[in-house]
Amino acid sequence: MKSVTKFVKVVTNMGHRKIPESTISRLFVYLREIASLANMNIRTISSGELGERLNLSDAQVRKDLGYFGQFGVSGSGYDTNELKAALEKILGKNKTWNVAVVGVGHLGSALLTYPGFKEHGLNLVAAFDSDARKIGKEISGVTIEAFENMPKAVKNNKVSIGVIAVPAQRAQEVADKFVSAGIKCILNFAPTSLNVPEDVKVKDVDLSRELETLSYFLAGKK
Amino acid sequence: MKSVTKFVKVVTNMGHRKIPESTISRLFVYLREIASLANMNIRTISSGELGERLNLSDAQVRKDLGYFGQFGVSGSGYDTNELKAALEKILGKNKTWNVAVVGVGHLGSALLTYPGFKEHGLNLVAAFDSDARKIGKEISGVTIEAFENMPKAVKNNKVSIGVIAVPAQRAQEVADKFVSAGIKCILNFAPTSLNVPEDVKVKDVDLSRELETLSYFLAGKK
DNA sequence: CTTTCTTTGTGAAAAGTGTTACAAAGTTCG
DNA sequence: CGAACTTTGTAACACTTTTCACAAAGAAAG
Ligand SMILES: NC(=O)c1ccc[n+]([C@@H]2O[C@H](COP(=O)([O-])OP(=O)(O)OC[C@H]3O[C@@H](n4cnc5c(N)ncnc54)[C@H](O)[C@@H]3O)[C@@H](O)[C@H]2O)c1
Ligand SMILES: NC(=O)c1ccc[n+]([C@@H]2O[C@H](COP(=O)([O-])OP(=O)(O)OC[C@H]3O[C@@H](n4cnc5c(N)ncnc54)[C@H](O)[C@@H]3O)[C@@H](O)[C@H]2O)c1
Repeated sequence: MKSVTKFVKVVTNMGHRKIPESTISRLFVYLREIASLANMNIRTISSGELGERLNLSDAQVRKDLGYFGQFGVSGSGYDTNELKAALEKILGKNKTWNVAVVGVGHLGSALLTYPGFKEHGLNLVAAFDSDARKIGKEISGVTIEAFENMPKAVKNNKVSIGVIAVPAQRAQEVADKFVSAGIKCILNFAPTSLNVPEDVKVKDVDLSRELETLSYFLAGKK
Repeated sequence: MKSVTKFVKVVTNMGHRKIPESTISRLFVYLREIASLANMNIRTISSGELGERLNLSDAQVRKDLGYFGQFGVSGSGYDTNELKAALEKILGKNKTWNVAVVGVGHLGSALLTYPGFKEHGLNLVAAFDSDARKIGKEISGVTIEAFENMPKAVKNNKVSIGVIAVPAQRAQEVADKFVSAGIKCILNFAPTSLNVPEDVKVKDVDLSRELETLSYFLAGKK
């Protein structure tokens, strides 16, 4: 095993260029794949091979990584362990985030019981519902609290991401309370457009719309 | 009430122009909002007001609709009932689609019990699992069948959309079986890249990645 | 009917995102 | 070592999507 000091640029967001959100999203996919490769003791991989595994072009892989530095070696590709470490640094995988869920119905319960989040540094630390029958119950080690307690609990638990899993008519009031509790990131499952201050980032996951959009293209084919 | 015959272009995808997928996705949002407005007896709305409700620009609204025809009236905006009808026609809301779910765990169960899909013309008609203890059980009127039965059941039930809600390591085999059963549209919840023929459309919903991507931007702010 | 105001529909410009293409760097092998 | 290969990093190009901006259409008011 060679022991050579290398001077590879590993700078988080180098020249203050604007990075597409789609790039960030793909970086997480690269990391997942690279971690799996490293785990299988595969030492290097080229952008072409990586892209093939993920259904992306080689150029896309190189361009995405290129936003953050130079991680590859001409002629042989990327060292999986090095790239894994670099991606973990870029994506802040050393940090963990506390997440609160409001609405412990079917979807909220599924999220709370999913063991995969922890592996990604996402800790679901609190859950809230307005249904008195659910309050006090425990799910995956989290005790369901009254919705009214949410702002206090968010502060006590240092929650930085809020998940909305209540019916659409209730979603805006939950969002408002998240905002007033200081939450800056919201994942919203309710099929409705939330109004929040512009420093708050909302990501909508609208499952009906995903299926409907799929069906539209199906209709076009027939 | 005036009774005037109007010659408004209501043609589905007029000049064979390519329509962005994001436009289609937004049209479903417009329809949801317009239906709600029509229901509240609001008769007309301008692109500006509609955009404001949905956090979109007026130009975006007009351009999206413009792909399919001319639905507005200068000076007053869009008639909610007319636009609702037009959008329903464009989006094929007269049709219904049969959907099959493979993997009746936490997420699969949540989907099967969600009453909202039916309102969107999405019928979850079949569910499959490989766990012998689950087979034969009923969820929201759907009896869970053995995974092996899937291709036959897909054909018998005229299923056109498949949902994958199994662990990542099992997702590819489920996708393969969907493909061999003739499915052309797949909604995939497993955090893995599926390989399918190019005439099959896969839509990934990766909840961990959504949360992680949110957290990335959170990290950038601090 | 005319003026004023509102709002549409749509080319043209701008911004954003992905692909192509290739010089430069590094590897492999005789 | 040198020739033949492989692969990176990125500038230039191509394509997609959004925003701008305004003429034209219609509404409203007197
Ligand atoms: N389950 C699905 O497959 C699915 C699919 C598409 C969309 N969605 C959307 O996701 C959201 C959640 O869906 P679900 O199936 O889990 O619903 P659900 O009805 O099973 O659960 C909703 C929960 O929210 C709680 N709640 C209601 N108002 C509240 C409030 N103000 N504060 C706190 N809690 C409140 C209810 O008590 C209930 O426990 C809904 O907006 C739904 O439209 C769900
Ligand atoms: N639940 C969540 O909140 C969540 C969050 C992020 C991602 N996901 C992903 O969604 C998928 C489903 O998650 P879940 O929480 O519902 O998992 P789960 O473990 O609760 O359920 C998975 C189900 O799939 C069944 N199954 C396994 N192999 C099968 C096969 N070959 N054919 C048919 N059925 C099979 C299992 O018997 C089980 O019932 C997973 O890929 C998971 O990574 C879930």
